[in-house]
Parts: sequence; C-alpha cells; structure tokens
Amino acid sequence: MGLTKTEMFTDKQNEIALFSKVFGHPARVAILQHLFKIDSCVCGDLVNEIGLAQPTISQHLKELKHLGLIKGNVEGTSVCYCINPENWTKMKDTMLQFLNQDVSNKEDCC
Amino acid sequence: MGLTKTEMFTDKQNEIALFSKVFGHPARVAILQHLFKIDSCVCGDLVNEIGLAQPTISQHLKELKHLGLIKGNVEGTSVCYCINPENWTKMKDTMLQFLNQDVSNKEDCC
DNA sequence: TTAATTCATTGCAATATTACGATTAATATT
DNA sequence: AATATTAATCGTAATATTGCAATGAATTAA
Repeated sequence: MGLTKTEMFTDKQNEIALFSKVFGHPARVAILQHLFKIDSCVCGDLVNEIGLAQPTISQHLKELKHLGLIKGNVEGTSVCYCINPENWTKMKDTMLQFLNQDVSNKEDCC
Repeated sequence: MGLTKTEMFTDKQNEIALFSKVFGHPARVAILQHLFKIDSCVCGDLVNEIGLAQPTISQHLKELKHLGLIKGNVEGTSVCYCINPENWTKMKDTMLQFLNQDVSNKEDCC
C-alpha cells in the first residue's frame, strides 16, 4: 500500500526509523558531512558542492531542519546552515542504543 | 523523478545511505531488535511478534538479508533467521564514523 | 500419496520520494 | 524605484516503497 503502519511500533522504533530515513539518501549524508567539514556555516554553496539543483538541495535541507539536525539562519539574501549540536548528540544517543546491541552471543546461531 | 543519483556521491556516502535506508522502516528495526533479544534463532514467529502479514515480513527479511545483516537457515518447513555478527559490526563501524563527527566547534555557528 | 505447514514469490493498489522547471518572496545593490 | 541575487515553494513527472491477497515451492505428517 505504501503506507507505513507506525502505530504498531514503539516510539523508539519509529524514532530510529525516522532518523535513519533522513540518512537514507546520499545527498543528505553529503550535506551533513559538508556542514561538519566546513567549520563556519555554509549557505547555498551546497548547491555547487553537491551536484543537484537548487530546489532539490533546498528540499533536502528542509527535511534535515525538520528533524532538528541542522539550523538555518537568514543572512541578507543567503541562508546560513549549520549542524545543531544538541540535537545531533541526542540523535546519536538514540542510534547508538540501536547499533550497539550485543553481538557476542550471535556467533553460533543458525 | 524519484531516481536517486548515486553516481554523484562517494562509495562511503552511498553505503551509509543504503544501511540507513534499511533502518528507515520501523518494522525492520523491530525485526532486528527481536533477533537480538531472542538469543536463539527465530523463524516465522516474527509474523506473530510484529503485526504485519507474512508476505510483508518476508519482504523485509529479504532486504535485511540482502544487505548481509541477517542470515537465514532452512530447518524443515521453517526458516531460522538470526543476526550476522560480522556484518553487523562492519556496518556499525561505517555508521559510527558518520555519527561520531566532531560536534564541539559547532556551538556558536549561525 | 494426500494433506498440512511454512515461507517465498508474484502481482497489484496505494502512497512516498526524488528531482527539477517555473515561480515567488525577501533582501541587497544600483 | 528598478534590477539582481538567493533561496523557498509549487506543480509535476518518474520512480520507489509498502502492504497484502493469491499463488507456488518445499518439507513434513498422516
């Protein structure tokens, strides 16, 4: 059907899925990596840095902003984007709980 | 267009996106968490555990298997699924590199 | 052999995502 | 004011994803 049944899962599971979903596109991964690499904030150079059209980048930025992973500040005609460190850390904690599940006793199963 | 332009990104960026994409659905998160929780392997109880139809679960398992995160062993009429610990660890390393980017100098930007 | 069980596959409908041209909104420059 | 610059939004086309009923394949039980 194309409609994810979020109501049958826990809040945590849905949260992990939402964060993962936003990382599920290489353009958004690239945007975030670039924002980390460039210490100072970056505006629409992302359009040049990544090879996608301006509306496409703008759309990806919107999703990242919606999840709180980046902040955007208007500076004249351009907009300065950067990582939101608090929310990045919170996201990381959630994801690490999921990724760090104990793998040690899974060796001889199946 | 709906067609992700993977060729304009690095292998690493695409890899991160692929792993993230598979975690981008709560059913797959729930399946993985259940496989971690149940030390011994689990077969089609996943259909009961999670509330989705058998073909749907089967499809999610297929994607997890395709990325190498789980293994499946036929045992009679049922199939036993479990975490693939080696690949899980490899995936974790890749994801951690991405998640652990330094956030410390992002405080006063924008 | 026949029936039952378990799971994969197929086919399809509904919805979501990706990408971009065209346009709009906001500010800056002249 | 008129123009330029930058980025958001709208509209739309192409493709992907999700979910399940129906079916098929493989094994086991009778």
